[in-house]
Amino acid sequence: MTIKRKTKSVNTILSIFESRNEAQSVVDLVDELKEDMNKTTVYRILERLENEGRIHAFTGTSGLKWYAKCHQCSSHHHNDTHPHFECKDCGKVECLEVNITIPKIENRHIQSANVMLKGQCAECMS
Amino acid sequence: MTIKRKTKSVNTILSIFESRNEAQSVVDLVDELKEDMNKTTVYRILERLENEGRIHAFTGTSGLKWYAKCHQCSSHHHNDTHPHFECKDCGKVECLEVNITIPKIENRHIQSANVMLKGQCAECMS
DNA sequence: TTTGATAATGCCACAAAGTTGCATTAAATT
DNA sequence: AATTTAATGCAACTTTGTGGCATTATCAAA
Repeated sequence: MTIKRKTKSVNTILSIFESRNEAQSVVDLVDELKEDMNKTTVYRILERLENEGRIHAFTGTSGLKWYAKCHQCSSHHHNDTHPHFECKDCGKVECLEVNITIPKIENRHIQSANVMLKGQCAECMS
Repeated sequence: MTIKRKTKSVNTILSIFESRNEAQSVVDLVDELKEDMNKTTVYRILERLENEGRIHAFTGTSGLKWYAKCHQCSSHHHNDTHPHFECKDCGKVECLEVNITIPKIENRHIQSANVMLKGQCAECMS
């Protein structure tokens, strides 16, 4: 369930998340790595990295699965309450280091929140 | 793109949204209506009802497509900023008539927000 | 350094969600 | 009743994601 052996494929994927700040969609990763490793391998490595708390997963606006590097996460505590931002022009998706305050809702016990924000990033505004 | 003819299938789907307050996942609708109409028809009717502003779509936590009746929406203005709530025990999904205040983010222009809350509903808490 | 246990991968087949093209059916209009 | 064309059914397909099983490669122990 976690990573026990540092294989070439694991290192390749890890270095992608080290070298980029943006979130990565699984679909794009599979396509980018199709010369290097099998689609199934990509899915499985991402799953194990998530279990270790190295990256975290979320669902994009169109229902696709995305992963991003955890900055404040460990295997014990996943800080998945921060919002994610998608630029509608360039398609870039990022984690926002902002606290969203979830309002108390009558008659319901809220345990987690998934916040996807959509708009324009700095580069696409100018 | 919009509904021009009130067919039996359209009326069936409309009456489902009239008679229930919960959101409906497309997968469940297709299954529930499989004796009455084709899967493709379900998808197309939902799309047209959304274009008319009768219902609105959103993506659930697991990436599936959901629809719910619009209470404050029209074809001109879709009030899709309200959060959606999913009960982790009974699976029910509902619109929350609550205003989420999206914080101003430096260097980004936020245009819309997709908020999925997960927890326990009143019935499952007791 | 070689050997052995098993984690990790590749491959293939499959599943589930959603889409497209086209022939047919059935609303609504005349 | 005839005509127009929106809507549906059907089948084939695409995309995203999963599972089984044989093979490969990592790491530890001899």
